[in-house]
Amino acid sequence: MGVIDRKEREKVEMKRQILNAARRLFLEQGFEKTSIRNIAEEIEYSAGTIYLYFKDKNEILFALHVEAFGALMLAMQSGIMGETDPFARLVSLGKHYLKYAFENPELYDLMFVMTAPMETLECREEIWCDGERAFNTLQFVVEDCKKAGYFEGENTETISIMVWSLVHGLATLHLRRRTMIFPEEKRIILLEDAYAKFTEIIKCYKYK
Amino acid sequence: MGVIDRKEREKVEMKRQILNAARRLFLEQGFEKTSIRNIAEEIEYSAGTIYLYFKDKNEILFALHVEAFGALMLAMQSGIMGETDPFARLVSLGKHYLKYAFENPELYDLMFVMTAPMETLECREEIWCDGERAFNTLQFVVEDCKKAGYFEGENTETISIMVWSLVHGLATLHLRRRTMIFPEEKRIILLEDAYAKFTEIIKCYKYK
DNA sequence: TGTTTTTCTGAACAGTGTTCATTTTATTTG
DNA sequence: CAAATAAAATGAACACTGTTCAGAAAAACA
Repeated sequence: MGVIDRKEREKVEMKRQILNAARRLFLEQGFEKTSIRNIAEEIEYSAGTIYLYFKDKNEILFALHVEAFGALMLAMQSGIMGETDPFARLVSLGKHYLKYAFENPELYDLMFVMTAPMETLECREEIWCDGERAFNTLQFVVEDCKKAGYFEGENTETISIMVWSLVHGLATLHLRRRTMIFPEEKRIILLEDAYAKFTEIIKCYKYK
Repeated sequence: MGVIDRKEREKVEMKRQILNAARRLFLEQGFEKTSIRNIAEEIEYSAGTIYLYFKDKNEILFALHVEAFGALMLAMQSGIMGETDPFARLVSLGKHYLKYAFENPELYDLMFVMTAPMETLECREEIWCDGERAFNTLQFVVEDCKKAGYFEGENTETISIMVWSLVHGLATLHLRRRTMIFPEEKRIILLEDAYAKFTEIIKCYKYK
């Protein structure tokens, strides 16, 4: 019976269409201002139909969040591959992470700030494996730094959380408009300076 | 005419009542799940009445955000006053900031993550002076550290942004549930360890 | 007291996420 | 091919949301 196979393909195709419309609208007008009815209208179906393919709105957001992690992982990989020295890799990793955050503010928000995707995970009683994978990438790079003599005797997890928190802090202060205490044209520069100084400081720490 | 004086007092009193009810409900059931009608019901007025005292919902959130900054400033002051050594002051300042964030998650969110208060500022074309004051407090402490030989030759603003971003990153990763990749009972400890390691690292930097 | 001003209400508007009986479309069976 | 069954899509309805505003109620003034 090729029919159920085709039906399966059609189901997947429809999900794709919904997600594409959702992504388009979200990036155009933000998450707040995009409703299920908007998405339905975009693909020329009724609002109720969406619920035949996604349990609720959070599940759509979750699917987009997974998608966005794919792009971030690529950005991080290219950050690592661009350098050979372990510490230079760590610096580059953070730079690419920040670049992704600033170039994709809505998606970064979805991945690391909004609670919607986490709520989907919690009610499914699942693990946030996308976040885990990204964090493990960081941990591997920190581990390599240790092998090269940096962070001697330090706990990899602790150092990794420290680095993650710093770049996440820089990103979210800006994305959630808290850098408005600085002149507009200097904001990004100040954040980049802070990151540069941070990496410089933790690099020197190897000499205790 | 004592009447307009009394009317003025009554207006202020009513605003207080609205804010008290709003704060109570927000802390009880979160910002998302608290509506204008809920607040009105709590103080036994109709929903329309709220709009005679506040322009919109954002303005209520903004008022609470200002209030919350009062408490944070007190916490930060007590962090500074508890120590005499400049660097110990910086460490203690960050600790008290984190303590405030973890003990008042909803309020911290309102102050540093939610966009609502910033939207009020933007449409009033005002400056975020609460944020500025808090940041200046940090800058003063960093400046004192410099006078004591730490961060030699470094830019005060850059160092301050770095410190702020780190503690803000630690706070928000946790408050927005991104620490769920770690075992529940270890989360706070991991964050505190990361902060402790960070302060240790930046302390040693004075020896270049 | 009657008139004016202020305060408050409650209905209405346009929107939200979500559900579900009903209709439309597609597939399988006789 | 026609009838019976199964799947998919609809659109009205529900219970909300923030916000506005004409009209009713209360307070102040003359």
